[in-house]
Amino acid sequence: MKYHFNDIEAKWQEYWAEHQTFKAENKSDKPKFYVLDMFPYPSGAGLHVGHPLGYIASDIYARYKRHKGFNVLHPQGYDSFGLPAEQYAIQTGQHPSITTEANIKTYRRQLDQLGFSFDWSREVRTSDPKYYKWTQWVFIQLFESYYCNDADKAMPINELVDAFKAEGNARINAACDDDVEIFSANEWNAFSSEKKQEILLKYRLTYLAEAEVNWCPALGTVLANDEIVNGVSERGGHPVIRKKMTQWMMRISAFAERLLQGLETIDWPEPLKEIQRNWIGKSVGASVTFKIKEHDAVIDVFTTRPDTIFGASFMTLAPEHDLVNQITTPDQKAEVEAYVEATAKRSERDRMADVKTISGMFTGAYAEHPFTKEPIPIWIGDYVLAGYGTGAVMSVPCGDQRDYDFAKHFNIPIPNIFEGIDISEEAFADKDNTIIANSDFLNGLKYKEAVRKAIEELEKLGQGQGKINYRLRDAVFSRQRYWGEPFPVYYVNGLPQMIDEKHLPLTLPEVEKYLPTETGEPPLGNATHWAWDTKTNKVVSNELSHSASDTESINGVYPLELNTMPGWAGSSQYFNRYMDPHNSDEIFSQDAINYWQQVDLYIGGSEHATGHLLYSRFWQKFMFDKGLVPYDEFAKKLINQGMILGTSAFAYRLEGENKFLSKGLIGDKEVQPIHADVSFINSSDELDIEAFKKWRPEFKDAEFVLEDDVYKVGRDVEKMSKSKYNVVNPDQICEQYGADSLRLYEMFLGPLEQAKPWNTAGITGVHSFLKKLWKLYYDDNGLKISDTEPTKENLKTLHKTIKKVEEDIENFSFNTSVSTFMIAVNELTAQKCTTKQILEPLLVLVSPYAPHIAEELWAALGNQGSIATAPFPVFEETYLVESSKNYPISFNGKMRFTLELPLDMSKEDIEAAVLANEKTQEQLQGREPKKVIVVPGKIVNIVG
RNA sequence: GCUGAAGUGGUGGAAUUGGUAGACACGUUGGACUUAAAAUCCAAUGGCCAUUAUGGCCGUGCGGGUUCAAGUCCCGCCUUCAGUACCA
Repeated sequence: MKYHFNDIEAKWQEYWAEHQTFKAENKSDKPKFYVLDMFPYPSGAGLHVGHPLGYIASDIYARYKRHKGFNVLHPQGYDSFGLPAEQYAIQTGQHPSITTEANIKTYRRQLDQLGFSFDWSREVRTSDPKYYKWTQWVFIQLFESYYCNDADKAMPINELVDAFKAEGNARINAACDDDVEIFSANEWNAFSSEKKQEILLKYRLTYLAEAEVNWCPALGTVLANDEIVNGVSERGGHPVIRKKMTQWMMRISAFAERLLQGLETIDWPEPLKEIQRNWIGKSVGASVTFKIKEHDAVIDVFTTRPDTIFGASFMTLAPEHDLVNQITTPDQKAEVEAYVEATAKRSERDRMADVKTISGMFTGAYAEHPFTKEPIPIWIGDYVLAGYGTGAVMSVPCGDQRDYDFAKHFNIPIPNIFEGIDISEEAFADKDNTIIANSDFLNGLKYKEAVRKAIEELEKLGQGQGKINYRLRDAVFSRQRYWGEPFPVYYVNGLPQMIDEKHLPLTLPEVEKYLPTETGEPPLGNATHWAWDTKTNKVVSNELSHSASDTESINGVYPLELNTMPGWAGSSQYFNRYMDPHNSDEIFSQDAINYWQQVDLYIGGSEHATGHLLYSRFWQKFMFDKGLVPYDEFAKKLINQGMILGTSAFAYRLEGENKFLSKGLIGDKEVQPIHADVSFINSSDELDIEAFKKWRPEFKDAEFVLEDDVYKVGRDVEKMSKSKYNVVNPDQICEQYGADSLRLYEMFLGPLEQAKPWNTAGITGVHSFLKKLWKLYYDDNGLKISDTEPTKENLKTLHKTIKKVEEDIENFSFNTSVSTFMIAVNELTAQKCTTKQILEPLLVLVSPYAPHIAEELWAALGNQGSIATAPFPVFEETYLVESSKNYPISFNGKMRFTLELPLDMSKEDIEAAVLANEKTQEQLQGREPKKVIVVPGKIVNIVG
């Protein structure tokens, strides 16, 4: 019988679906294990062979854990809100839900054909109102909370209100906006309701703020910091400018320290933790207040080097700093304004690209040094960033290279405060190897003591204190898009009100156009029915309220929020929702969360380090503070799978001519490489010229210069992408070799965490392994399994395979166990093994990797039901224990010959046996050895 | 610049605590079976020198060191990839 993989795979996929083989129950006598993949965004292009790598790895692990007797939760779903479906809607007018639905169908078909053991009964989609009901719900919970720094956790906002009533806010230690005014209890109680709401908004964990945001004109929306790469948008690469807008924000900065500390408690890859640490960007130092001469205003700065305060010879403000206008003297005004304007015009990208040019302007104003009371000139300069710290620095040119360069450029004095250090060429930034000088009370102190002393003295003056600063900024949570979660928010007199939980979900309205309105409002501004009736608690026609810009209402009908939530909203709690996905009363039941607790293994790409993976940790900590989840980290272990790269092919066109040269003929001629679709290339890198011409009609008359009668292309490894024409479709691979071959090959390609190029040619190796495996069970006459007793060799092969495969899976080195299988099958074939006692457990070992063939042979051996529930074979050491071993005998570290010796001999006996051996004597030629080193079971080395 | 990871045949990659480097696979070459091809099977395959041989020498980015023994440990470099970038 032949190995008909297509039939076998279709048959078992159907069987699993029909029997719900992988459905997980929320209770079990078995221990639980939760294996999670990062759910995909269902794009129109479908899957390529690079996408399922992580899913295959997690599937192997999930199947392995089932064999090991665990109750495994292995769900899958779709992150189905997103830009591409919306862009398509803008172009075609088709509703994004239709596009999304179609794409999901394709994804599901492609995932199913790979034989994953997902529990599809728990599928979630972020764009499903039944799902985003709970995204909206979490948003409301965040709105109803503030962060208490004393308790170091999120607390109900009502408790804050009670505190305000009782004692005002002077002694409240909570995360809040910078511009909160101090008020007493009496003042609070006298405030109008609006005023109270405005104040509370400055404390809530999600809040509205007029903030400088990253506006992307081409996409018509704002972007979060992590959605900008090299100053352009991550999606599409469009320019991004700074703009002030009123936006929903997430007060993630309140959680900065816990997000940092939490990294120590989770088993995530070190590089990824490092990225998050950098992103959070903790620095310890001091805030210092400088008075401004002849002004009431003061400048607050943050510095990590308060010990160098006597070296401060000027101050620098970011050009965008609020004080610039106030303090600039009349005779400097024109120049300062020109400079500010010039800086504002430069895009983020220009500013980043050009960090060497030093520019700045003197404001004419002077600050006063807190200790010496000397005047310090105040400059503005674009090397100071508005977005970090306070947007102002005390410049210490002798201790900071940027300050040094600025001072040199503008001829500002550079006082030296380091004992015995030469600063004539560059600043001295090494804080550990110096003693402070010329610094009054800091003289003679080392870095650490000087910092402490400086802060102490600043505190005495009331002009500073120790401070920890974080780079992590609050996250913008509004997007000016259609295809996202609507905010459950309406506005009364311009102040946001939450829709009551029991009226969720607030579903997306229908709109005619998916573009912004003519007045520049987000796409939801096009909806005719987008107002909230507070009497009926229903969405009603806009006509019943005033226009969206009006804040008054008629008859209790108010305008609804026009922004939608960003992509990461829906992905920040999905892992918990899988535990109880159909619950319509709660986000998840306490029974479900207490049973599954947290993700035991999460597999996905490291590109989400500062996005999804950070935001999810933030939401989880919030949910933990609310008492809704038992752990404040959602994933115990995380693995980043490496990308599978494509191998692009290039045809070379002679510059300016319609003529292509085969790769070997280029020499030093000027050629332009043009991507050729990899499907036109055979395994010898030869191009199918006719197919190429048909595909690119502009070259249909081109001349192709051949070498050895063929046109050879050049190859290069790049990211697998449609635009590079190097995409390999898993559908084709499955059809030609089967899903089991694809699964094995993706694992065989190399270590899971490493990036590696795809090369379809290599798949024949694993495919022929599967055929050999099949032949172990079947020959031309049918099944050839017997009940004979296994031989010693049979048992040895089986048990060393069990040991290796078990170790490999536990260590996630799936690539080496594929080799182990190949060796085992070759050995068993050579041993002519037909014993059921060997071949049956072998199938369980193979089953996580190649589940279809394992099921088929398992059934052929007469087993009922799925192999998925069979126990993993138990490794027994006794079958591997040998009585003798070929010892390598080396002389002076150089291998000479091997000698078979019993393994249970003592060191002394081995030494005596080796020395008595005639080959040894031959080597020694009568000389006495200086030393004999014996490592039992390993090696014998004779030093002469 | 800073941080992190990694350098092993033509290629992807194996090598417990230092203990016979190159497992396994691709590719290549030769052979068998075929009218032929595909498929399958067998053999060879790190380099150099030998071939009367079960032979010799060199080999894990480079230069040193420790050790009877180093891909693995130590010191100093080089290169590549990834992340990050005026963070005060």
